[in-house]
Amino acid sequence: MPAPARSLPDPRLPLHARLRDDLARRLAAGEWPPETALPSETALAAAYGVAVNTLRRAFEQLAREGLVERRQGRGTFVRRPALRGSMLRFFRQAEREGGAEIVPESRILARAVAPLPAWAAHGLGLAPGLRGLRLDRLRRWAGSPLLVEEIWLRLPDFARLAKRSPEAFGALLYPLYESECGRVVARVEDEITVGRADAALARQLDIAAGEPVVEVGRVAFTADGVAIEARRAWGRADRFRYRATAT
Amino acid sequence: MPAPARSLPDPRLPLHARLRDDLARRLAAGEWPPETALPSETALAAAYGVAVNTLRRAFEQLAREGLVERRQGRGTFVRRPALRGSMLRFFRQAEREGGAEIVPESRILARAVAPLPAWAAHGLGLAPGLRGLRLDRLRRWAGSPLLVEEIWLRLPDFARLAKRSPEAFGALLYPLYESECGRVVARVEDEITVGRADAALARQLDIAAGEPVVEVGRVAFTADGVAIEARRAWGRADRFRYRATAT
DNA sequence: AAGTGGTCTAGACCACATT
DNA sequence: ATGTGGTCTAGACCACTTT
Repeated sequence: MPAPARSLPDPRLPLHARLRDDLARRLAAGEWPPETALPSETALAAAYGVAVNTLRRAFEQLAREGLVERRQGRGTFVRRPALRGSMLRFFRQAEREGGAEIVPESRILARAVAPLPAWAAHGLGLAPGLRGLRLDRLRRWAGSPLLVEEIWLRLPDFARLAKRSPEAFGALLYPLYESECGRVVARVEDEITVGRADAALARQLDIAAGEPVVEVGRVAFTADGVAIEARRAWGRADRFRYRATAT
Repeated sequence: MPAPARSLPDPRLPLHARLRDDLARRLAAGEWPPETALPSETALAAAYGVAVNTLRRAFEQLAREGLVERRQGRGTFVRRPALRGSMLRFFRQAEREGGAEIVPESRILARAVAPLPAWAAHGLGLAPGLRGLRLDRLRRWAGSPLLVEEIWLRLPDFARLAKRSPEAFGALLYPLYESECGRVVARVEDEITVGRADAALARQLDIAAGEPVVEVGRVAFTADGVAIEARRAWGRADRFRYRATAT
């Protein structure tokens, strides 16, 4: 077997796993734009100097992970890793209407660089007392408040967001993380509990104090497992709905 | 290739898919007890008259689905399809303590054969007005009420449960479905919402009327996609906690 | 030493999509 | 007609486990 055309990590791993890792790296580096076809199996296998079936195993793994999509007779295509982890999936109003995804309006209420609270430091895996970027956000739906969020971001990764005009944040944060700071959220972990609104939260959500609210605690990770965002979100409990399937 | 040793379904499917289906059928039929090793790759491949690699694809699929577990150097073992869909996964008190799973005590409060309510008929995919078996159940944890459940089962599948002594139901229903009625729950779909306790529910849960409660609506399916159970469960909202991961 | 699953190769043929 | 991915085969060698 001729020497591989590219350096591959950890030679103890099976060849197909190393191929998968290297292809994932090249995909993450943007070597092939989304929705375009990768080189064919035979071409890539020849470039790496491996058997076609070995490269196929790597492709199959990437397809299972959702990074690429295989289409018989056409090619293997890059998939944009559409995260199905929107905070809105927990609330009825945020669902499709007539097929299109509806995104509520967002407003940044406050922004500050400040010491991380204990829960955020813990979520980010940082020492308490280190500084982070705090965003307070209100999301509305058809004019009425839907979600209040307190978001803490790792610094200095997100330093550019500390300077950007709060009006120019747009409705969605994760695309902004990617375009402004080069950080792509690949996985989120959410923990849902039910509580009651105190006076301040009730005022923001336009409900009576003491009404039940759903709290979602979140930590968001990049593909290499680094926690970049810790978040707490509160929404009206009567708007909450979540569907779970277990096997 | 010699004729397969066993009849395989739908010849249009790829061979490895037909092998997977046939092996899944034999597993479901209990041909090999759980925790025992299946015949080796080479033996099974020879019995089916296919190449080892083709049989491997079927095994890999079954392993991904959790029906079998492959152990290098030892064999391929039957896994009991441990459903990770307990209603208790939504409530904190139901978690492990010192490593062991703790199951709350259960009591059947009422049982009746009666016309299905609309929501249960819809969940079971049956015409409203057909009769089902209703179970009302209370689950307690450390002496205090945790969950109230209204369960509707398809008839005549579960007719034997209409005669069994309510004291002899035990703490878990799904194993009973299997042992008494031959129905194995393979998948559940849950929908979680938040409401408030009316007087009757509050009394059963030992909380004040108007306190927030979490309602879980469930439909349970067998491996072949037949809905056999529709359920509504109510628990104290302050005991609710659910962790979700999205990618 | 023998048996198991895991990896890798090489090649034939098929199904699908585009030119 | 050509190129793509999908299936299937046959066999070599490796790593792990048990005897």
